[in-house]
Amino acid sequence: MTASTSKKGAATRGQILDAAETSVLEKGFAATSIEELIAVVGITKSGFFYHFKDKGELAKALLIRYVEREDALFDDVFKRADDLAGDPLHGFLVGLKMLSEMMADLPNGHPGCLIAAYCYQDRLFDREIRQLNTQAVLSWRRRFRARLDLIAERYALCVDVDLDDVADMFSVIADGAIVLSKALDDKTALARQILLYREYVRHLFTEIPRAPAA
Amino acid sequence: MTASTSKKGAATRGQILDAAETSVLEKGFAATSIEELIAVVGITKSGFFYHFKDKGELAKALLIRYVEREDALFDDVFKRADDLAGDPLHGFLVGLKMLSEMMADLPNGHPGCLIAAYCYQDRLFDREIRQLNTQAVLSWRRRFRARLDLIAERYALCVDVDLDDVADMFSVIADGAIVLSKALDDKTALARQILLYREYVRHLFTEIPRAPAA
DNA sequence: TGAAAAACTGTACCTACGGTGCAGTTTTGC
DNA sequence: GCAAAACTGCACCGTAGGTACAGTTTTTCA
Repeated sequence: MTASTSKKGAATRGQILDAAETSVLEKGFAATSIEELIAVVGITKSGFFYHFKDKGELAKALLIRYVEREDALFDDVFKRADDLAGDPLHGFLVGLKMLSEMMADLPNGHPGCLIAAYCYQDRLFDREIRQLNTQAVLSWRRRFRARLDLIAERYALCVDVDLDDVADMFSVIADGAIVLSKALDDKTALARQILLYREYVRHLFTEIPRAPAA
Repeated sequence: MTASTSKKGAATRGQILDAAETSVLEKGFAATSIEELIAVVGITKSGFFYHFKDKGELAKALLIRYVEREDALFDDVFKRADDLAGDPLHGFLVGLKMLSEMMADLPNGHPGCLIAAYCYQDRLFDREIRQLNTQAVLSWRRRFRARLDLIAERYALCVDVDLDDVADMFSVIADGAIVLSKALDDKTALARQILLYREYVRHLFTEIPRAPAA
């Protein structure tokens, strides 16, 4: 799409996106003024419209970048966790622990989830952006569901639950805990809630272990 | 404050708040224009400013009304649940089931949580509104914590968890599931996630029931 | 190194909206 | 029927998104 071909162009575009993401998560999309963004980045209005044909293009680029980064983060964390574990359940639990620690280490707390922000302003966006939002959440469901299925091959579920719901629950906990941490101004809430989810997953699968794994 | 003394005044004020709440949950506060609200209600701009001295007063009134209604809902549901149950754990589980069913019965799904919406736009609001937000979340923590303490008098916790975290987890699940249901356009997600929380609470307390009180 | 492409700047202008102020009018409750 | 409450009407300001387009500087690459 609007692929900046030069290094400088890409850098400026990135700066605009950085400023926009911060502002959108603090004030919402509508209150994020282009004038404010160009002041932060140090360009003119014309410069902004060179990179994004309108505010909608900015919103779309913001979301795409956000989802790509989150996906890369999950890929990285669970790959590292599996290298440490071997067993799918153990690997998942280690990955959740790592995520929790990463969230605890954010000096200013989690800046917010763009998906959640967009959901609460979805009438501002066109169908394409809303579909991107939906697809992102579905891709996380599939990611976690695949992992839960792997676990379920070796461990019996001790409660009758829908694994899609358990997979979704990670997104639910993450988004909800971000709201909690913002409302209470408590940077530790997200990390702790992820650990509760971790405990829940452990409980679901460890009650009746089928195979003799440590 | 801006207490409407006549019935008509209170009705108009309520209509403004209704329209504003719908719009804020769909588009965000900044994108909710006063012009749009007065068009829906059928008054003039002067009429609006008779009821609210500025947009900030509207935001505050909106939040206060929302929190009062949620509190009243929780009071009602858990009172009815306790009348059916007797035991604090059983009462809590019945109440969660009732909440889940109420959420499942909303024809258009849950319209959204104003607390969460405000969190994602908190730079738009003054300190007073942000404090109201914080206090609302804390009051729900206290409400659920008190219930969990009651339960813990009769049942042993089978996992070492902080009961404040478990109390917060309800708000977390609710807010997160509302985001999920909006993102997926799935009206049933909230009800199902509340049931997962219910299962988790049951698991926390039913593993090692204690015979007499300590 | 030089020309083309990319990355901007500057200016001018339009519309919508939040917000203010205030004088005048209708409606409601007692 | 009278005072207070609940509005209407109008005029005006500043900010912001957005459009259009011509001109200028910087970067890339052959």
